[in-house]
Amino acid sequence: MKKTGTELTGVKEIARRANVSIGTVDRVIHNRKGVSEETKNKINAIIEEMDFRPNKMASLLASRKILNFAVLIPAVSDETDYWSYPLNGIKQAAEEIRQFGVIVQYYFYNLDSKSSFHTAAEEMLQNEPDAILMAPSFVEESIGFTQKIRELELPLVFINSDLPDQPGLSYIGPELYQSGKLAAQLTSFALQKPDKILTINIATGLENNHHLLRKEQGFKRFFEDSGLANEVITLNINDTKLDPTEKALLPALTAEPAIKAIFVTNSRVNVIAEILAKHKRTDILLVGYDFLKKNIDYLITGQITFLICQRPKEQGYLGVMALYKHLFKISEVEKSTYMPIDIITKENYMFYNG
Amino acid sequence: MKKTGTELTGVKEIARRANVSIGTVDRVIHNRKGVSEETKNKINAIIEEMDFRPNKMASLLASRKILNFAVLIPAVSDETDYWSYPLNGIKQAAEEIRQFGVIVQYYFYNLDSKSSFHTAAEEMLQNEPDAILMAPSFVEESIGFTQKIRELELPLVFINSDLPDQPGLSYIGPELYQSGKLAAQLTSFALQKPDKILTINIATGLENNHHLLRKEQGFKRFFEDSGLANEVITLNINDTKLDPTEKALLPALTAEPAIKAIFVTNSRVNVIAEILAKHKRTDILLVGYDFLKKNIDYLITGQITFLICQRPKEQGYLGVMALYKHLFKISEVEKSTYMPIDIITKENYMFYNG
DNA sequence: CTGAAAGCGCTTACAG
DNA sequence: CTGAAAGCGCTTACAG
Repeated sequence: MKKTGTELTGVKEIARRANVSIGTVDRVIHNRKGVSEETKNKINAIIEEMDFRPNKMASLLASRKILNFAVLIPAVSDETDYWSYPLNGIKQAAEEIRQFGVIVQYYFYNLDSKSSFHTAAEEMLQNEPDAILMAPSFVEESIGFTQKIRELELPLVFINSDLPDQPGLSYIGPELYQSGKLAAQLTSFALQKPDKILTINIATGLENNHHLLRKEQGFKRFFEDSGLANEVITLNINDTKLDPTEKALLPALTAEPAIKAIFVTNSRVNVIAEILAKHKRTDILLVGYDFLKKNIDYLITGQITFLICQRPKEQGYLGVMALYKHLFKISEVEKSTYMPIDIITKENYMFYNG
Repeated sequence: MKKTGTELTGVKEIARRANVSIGTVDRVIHNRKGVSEETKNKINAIIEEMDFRPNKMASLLASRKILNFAVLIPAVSDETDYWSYPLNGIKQAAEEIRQFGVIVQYYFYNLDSKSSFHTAAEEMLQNEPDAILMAPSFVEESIGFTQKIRELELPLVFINSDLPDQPGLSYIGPELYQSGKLAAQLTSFALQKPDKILTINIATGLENNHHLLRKEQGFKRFFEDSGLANEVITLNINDTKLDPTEKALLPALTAEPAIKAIFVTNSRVNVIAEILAKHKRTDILLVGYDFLKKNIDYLITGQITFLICQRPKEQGYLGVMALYKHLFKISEVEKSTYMPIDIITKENYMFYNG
C-alpha cells in the first residue's frame, strides 16, 4: 500500500504549466465555451503532452452527479421466466455501479401488447434518463422510438435482439442463424440415415417472428452443407398453448413415423416435451432454447436433450456496464457483442447461471 | 442528470448528531484506537441508525492509496497457450479498475519447474502486495506458501484449481468431476452398443495430476449410472510429446478395434487428434478439453468433435474483480464460484471468447 | 474571457 | 482521547 507522490498533477499541474487558473483548465477539458482559442490550444497541447486523464472519482465527487439509466424490457410473465435472467444481470450491474452515482429505473412492457411498449417508452422519456438500455422486441415501434432517442443524443444499448441499421451505441445478444446451425449439428449426432427431423415454430403472430425464421434457416443450412440426407419438415403453430399445439403436433408425427428428432426454434420447447412425455415418445430427440425452469425439468427427465442458451443474464449485465463504461469513459464499447452459444445438457445445467 | 440534495450527509451528519468532530467519526469507522468506549458506542449507534456506508470514492481520493494486486500464475508456454486466456481476463479487469488506484503486478512461474514457483512466489512477497490472485498448480508448494500469506492477512483468491482446506477468500474455477460426466454424456450420443471407449491421461508426472483423475472418475461414473454397457479402457501416457504418445496409442487401438470414442482428460487432445488424422481414423469420436488454437483447428477439420471449456478468461477476470470487490467493499465475495462447463463444437467456437 | 474561492465526502497529520 | 485544519483532484457558482 503505497502513496502517490506529492508533485503537482492533474488540473493543477496543467494550470501551472499553462499559467492559467484551474477553472480555465476545467473549461477546456469539458469543451465549455468562454475560452480564447489561444489559451485553449495551449492547454490542449499540455493535456496531450501529459497524456492527462481526468480522475473520474474526483470529478464524480465534486459534481455530485446522479446518472439515471433507463431499462426498457419485457416484463417477466407467467408463461415464461426468460426475462428474469436479463433482469437479474441488470440488477447485479446496477448494484455494482450504484456507488458511482448511477440509479437504474425500470420500464416494463408486455410482449402481448404493442401499446404497453408505447406507454412504457413514453413514461421513460418523461423521466429524462441519461442513458437507455432496451430490448427492441417490437421492431416497428422500436424504430420510431429510437429516432426520438437519437434526437436527444442519449447513449442507447440494445440487448436480446438488434434493430437493423439503427445506430445504437452497442448491441449485445445472440447471432440467431449460427445458433440454428449448432442445433442442427447437435441433432445430427443421434440421427440415422433414414431418420427425419421436425422443426417447430411456436408463437402467436408468427409472421412477425423473423428471428425464429433465422434459426430455422441456419438449421436447414447445416443439413444442406453437411451432405446428410435427412429430411427436415417444418411445422408452424400459431398458438402457444398446450391443446392447440398437441392437435397440431400429433398428426404431424403420425404422418411421418420416421421423425426421430424435433427442433423447437424458441423456448416453448417445454410444451412439446410435455406432449411427447404424455405420449411416451422417448425415442424422439428434442432440442430447443433457453434456460427456463420448465425446460430444465424436462432436461432432467431426459425428454429434452439439448437446450441452447445465449447468456441472457450476461446480456443484461453487459448492457448496463456498456452504458457505464461509455459514460464514465472507462473503456471503448464494442459496436456488437455476439454472445457465446451455450449448450446445456443434463450434465452441465447445474453450473449454468443463466 | 440530477444532483444530490444539500442536507448534511455522511461523516458530517454523524459528527453533528454525535456532537463530535468528523475526525473522531473517522476513527470509529476504521476501528482505530484512541476513542473512548462511550463515544465509540454512540457513534456506532448513529452509523447503524443511518445505515451509513462510507463513500468509497471520497475515501480513495482523500487517502491517495495505491493498491497492489499480485498475480501468480503459470507463464504462457510454447506448448500450450492455455494461460493466455486467464491472463487476458486479468488484464481486462486490471484495465477497468486502474482508475481506482489499483496496480496489478504479474509473477509467472513455469509449470515444469517447482523451483520457478518458489522464486516467483518469493519475489511477489518481497514487493508487499495488498492482495493476491494465484493459480496453485503445485499443491504442496502452494500450501506452504498460503500459510505465509495467511500470517500477513492478505486477501487471497484461487483460480483454475483449488487448494483443499486452505482458507482463501474465494475459489473461482472448474468442478472437474462433473465435467468428466458431461464428457461422457457427449460421448454416449454417438455410441453403439458394442463400442468401447478409450480414456487417455497425458501428462508428465501423472502421479501429481489428481485433477485428471477426477475427470476420469466422473467420466466412468456416467457410464456406470446410465446403464450403458460400453466398456471404458484407460491409457496413461507419461509424456506429452508426439512420438511417445503415438507409440502408446497405436497398440492400444490395435488391441481394441471396438474403440469408437476417445476422451482425453486435458488440453493435449490435439496430440491425439494429430495422430488419428495421420492414420485416417475419422471413425473415432474425439472429446477433450480447452479452447486452444491447436484444438480449434482440429475441431474445424472434424477430427475433434467436442471441446469442454471452463471459461479461463472469465476465471482471470472474476478473480481480480473478487479482490477488488472485497477490498473496495463493493459486494460480498462468494466462497466458491464454479464456472459453467461449456461445450465447444465446430458450430459455436466462433462466438466463444475463451 | 478568466480567476479565486468554496465545496464534494472523506483522510491525514498535528496540536492539545 | 479529541478537534481543527489542510488536502485529495476535481466542479461549480460568482465576480470581474
